[in-house]
Amino acid sequence: MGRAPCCDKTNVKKGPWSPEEDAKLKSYIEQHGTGGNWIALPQKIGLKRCGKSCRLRWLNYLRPNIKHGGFSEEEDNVICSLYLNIGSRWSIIAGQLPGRTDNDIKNYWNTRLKKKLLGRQRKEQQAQARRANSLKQEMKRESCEAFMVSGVINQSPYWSAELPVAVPVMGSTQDPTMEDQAIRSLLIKLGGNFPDNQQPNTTNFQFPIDIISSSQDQLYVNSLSIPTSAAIVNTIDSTCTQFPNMFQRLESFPSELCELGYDNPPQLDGLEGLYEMEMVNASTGTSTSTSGASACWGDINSLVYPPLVSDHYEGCQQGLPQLQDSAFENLRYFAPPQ
DNA sequence: AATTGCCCCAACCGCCTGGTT
DNA sequence: AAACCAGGCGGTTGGGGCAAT
Repeated sequence: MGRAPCCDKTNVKKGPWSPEEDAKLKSYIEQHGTGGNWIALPQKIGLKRCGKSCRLRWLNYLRPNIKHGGFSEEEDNVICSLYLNIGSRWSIIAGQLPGRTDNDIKNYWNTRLKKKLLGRQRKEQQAQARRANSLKQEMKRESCEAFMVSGVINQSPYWSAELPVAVPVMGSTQDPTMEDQAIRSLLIKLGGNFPDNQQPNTTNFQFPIDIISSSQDQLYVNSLSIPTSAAIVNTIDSTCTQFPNMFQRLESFPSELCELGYDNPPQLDGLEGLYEMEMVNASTGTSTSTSGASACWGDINSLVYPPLVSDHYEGCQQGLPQLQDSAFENLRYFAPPQ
């Protein structure tokens, strides 16, 4: 049995709304509210429209304080950040941008932002390819020299933050500094952890991320800080053992990211790391539980900077439970057992 | 000036979820 | 427990506008 239609399809008007229809709908809702029943609304007003259509028109266009167009750089960053963390959950993303509708953000992403990022990504890739090329040549030269001198080819992997990092084999090198480099690189590729007590300045939050400094305990990657290998290497190692699929997950990014040039899994570039940002939390067990009711996702502000959230914005509040579910679904490969 | 192709966005469609009966 | 229903959501599309030729 198919679903009953929400309205009489043969007797409803479709297509663009006329100013008269807008006025009718707006004045009715302003005076009486929606009455909690969109389906019945058009009949009450005398509009030959589907209830869903009325709802959409109100939410996307007639509702007060709606902003159209003119997305700021900060809004771009918020959208990118959230998209990479939670995917195309437009209503939740819209919840972080008061005055913006999910439809607007969706359109903006599909028509402009994606292309903007794609352009930026191409530039980055070209620059990276150039760097990698010159390093490769340098390595070749050095290897030859070393071979000439010692007669032995150095078998140790060459880790460098400058180079894209393939999935590292933990403990494959005896050199702690090299291993440290590898872990650092991996973590950068995997994304970082927003510390609770350190709300970064969003205006510095850019894509792709860049290392700006490091200390013994933390790497600072723009606004992200990441635990260093000394603190985390054992956890990652055991996680790799327990969850062999962990890194495979990196190959199943949304198709959007593939389009953006992230379809070469070993050569991760930062954006996809942000997408998996909470994975690091999961693997370290710092803030994630597998129950789905974690504080980790309880505050969406931890995923996005600056905190543009309006406390009054209902969409945000409504979206959180679903966000949590979705987030934990995405993290199912990574979450360590309780 | 006319045509073509592309871009953008409003609106629709269909599925999913959660509440109610 | 199952069926029904409305609300909500994300993907997709059609058409208007605009730039290029």
